[in-house]
Amino acid sequence: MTITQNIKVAVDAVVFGYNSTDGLSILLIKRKSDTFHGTWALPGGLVHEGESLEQAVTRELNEETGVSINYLEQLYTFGKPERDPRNRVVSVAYYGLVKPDIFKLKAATDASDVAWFEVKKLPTLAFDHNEIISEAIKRLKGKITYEPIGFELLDEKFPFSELEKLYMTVLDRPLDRRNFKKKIMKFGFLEETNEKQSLSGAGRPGNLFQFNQEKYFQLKKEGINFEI
Amino acid sequence: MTITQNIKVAVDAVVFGYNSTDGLSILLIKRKSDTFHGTWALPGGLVHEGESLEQAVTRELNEETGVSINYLEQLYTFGKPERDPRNRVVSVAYYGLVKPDIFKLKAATDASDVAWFEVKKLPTLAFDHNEIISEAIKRLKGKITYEPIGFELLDEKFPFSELEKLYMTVLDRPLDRRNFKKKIMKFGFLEETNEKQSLSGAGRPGNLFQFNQEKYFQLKKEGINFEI
DNA sequence: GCAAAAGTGTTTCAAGTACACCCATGT
DNA sequence: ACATGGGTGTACTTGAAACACTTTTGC
Repeated sequence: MTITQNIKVAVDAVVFGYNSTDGLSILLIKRKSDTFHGTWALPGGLVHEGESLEQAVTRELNEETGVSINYLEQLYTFGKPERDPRNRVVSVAYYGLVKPDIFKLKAATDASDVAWFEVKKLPTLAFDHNEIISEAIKRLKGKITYEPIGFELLDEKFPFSELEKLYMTVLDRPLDRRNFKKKIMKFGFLEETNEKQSLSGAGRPGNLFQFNQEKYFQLKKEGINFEI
Repeated sequence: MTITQNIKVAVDAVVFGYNSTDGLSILLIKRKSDTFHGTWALPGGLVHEGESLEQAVTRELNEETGVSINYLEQLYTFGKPERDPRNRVVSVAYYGLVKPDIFKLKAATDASDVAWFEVKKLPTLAFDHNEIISEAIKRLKGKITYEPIGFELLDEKFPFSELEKLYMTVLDRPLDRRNFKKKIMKFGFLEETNEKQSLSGAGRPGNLFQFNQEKYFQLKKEGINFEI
C-alpha cells in the first residue's frame, strides 16, 4: 500500500479575448524549452507547493504573458499517462476571460513569443492543448447561455450591438436583434446610460450600456434564471 | 526554473445509488489509516504511474468497495494546499451512477466499513469530502435536466413512476405527472414494453419502460435537445 | 368496498419566433 | 444623397403549466 508516486501537477490556461473585428481569440505562448521547442502552446506550468491551483494559474499567466485575468474558472483535468512525452503530468486546465483593453494592450506589446490567435485560425499546438481548447470553447458556449459572463469580455460600457455580436460569434449562429434585446433587457441587470458610442465610420451612434453585477447577484438570489 | 515538486495526485469518487424508498444515496467507506481513522470518507486514493485518471477511479472503487460503476464523469479538481493535513494532495473528483441491483447488493454485503448513506443524512466526512459531495449533487441536478442520465440509476426496465420519482428526488421539487410524461415521451427514446410492474402492495401495476440509448444518440446527432 | 397507485386530455397563459421600416451619423 | 449601423412593435405559433376523474390491483 506504500506507493511512491511521481506525478507532476500543472495548470494550463485558455484565455479568451474578444473584439468585434477579430472575433474570439486565445492567448498563446511560443515554447522555449526543449520539448516542443518553438511550438505554440497554452500558458501554464507546474504548481508550486504552497499555492492553490488558482494562484498557480494567475502566477503563470502573469509570468509568461503579463496579462491579468478578469474571470477565471476551472475547466477540466487532463491526465492521460502519455500526454506529456517527458514524464507523467496531470494538468488542471482553466479558462479565463479578459476585457478588451488588456486584449488590445498585449496584442501591441507582443514580443513574438506571446500572441493572440483567432479561434478560427489556431495553429497546431504542443501536447494535447488543441483538445483542451476545444473543450474550453464548448464550455464557453454552454456557460454563456445560462450565465451572463459575456460582459467579462466587453468594456465597462459598450453599445448593445457589441453584446449581440459577441453572442453571435461565440454561439456561432445568427440572433434576431429585436428578440435578443427584448430578452436581455427583461432580466433587468443591464443598464442604459446616456452616453453615446463614438462610432469609427458611418452609422447612427448607439447608446452605451453597462452590466450591473450587484443587481444580477441579487436577482439570482431571488431566483431568476438567465438563459439565452 | 527547476522546481522539485512533491504533490500527490489522487482521485475520489462520489457514487450515487437510488431507489424510490430510500431516495438518493452515496457510497462511503470507513477510513482505516491514521489520519481521520474511523471517519467516513469518499472512496478514492492515489493515482498509479501508468494509469489514467478514469482507470484509477475504477480501480479504487473496485478495491475499496467492490462496486463496478455504470456511468462515470469527472466532476472537479480540488487542490487547496491545506486540504490534506499530511502533505499536498490534489484530488480529481469524479461522480458516478450505479444501477439498483448493485446498490441493493452492496447494502446487503455491507461489512460495516462500506455503506450507503442517504444524501439527506450524511455524516461529517474526512478532508473536504462534504464539499466534494455538495458539488456532485449540484452537478447531478444540473446534468439530469439536460442529459437523460437518470436511466443510469434505474433498472433496465422500470415503471414510469420510478423515473418520475427519481426526478422529483434529485431536483427536489414536485413535478406534474401528466406534463412530465408528455415531455419525456415526446423525445422518442423511451420505449413502452408490454410487461407489467409487479407491485409490492396495493395499487394498479404500471407498464414497464426502457431507455433506448442508440435511439437517443441518433436523435442527439440529429439535434434534439433534451431538457426537463 | 376501500385504499393505493397508474393512466389519461384539455384549456389557459407565457414565451419564442418571424419579420420591415425609419432614424442618426459620416463621407 | 447615399451608405452604414442603430432603434423599435406586432402578429403568430409553440411550448409550459394547471388541473380531476377513472381504472386496476391488494387487502
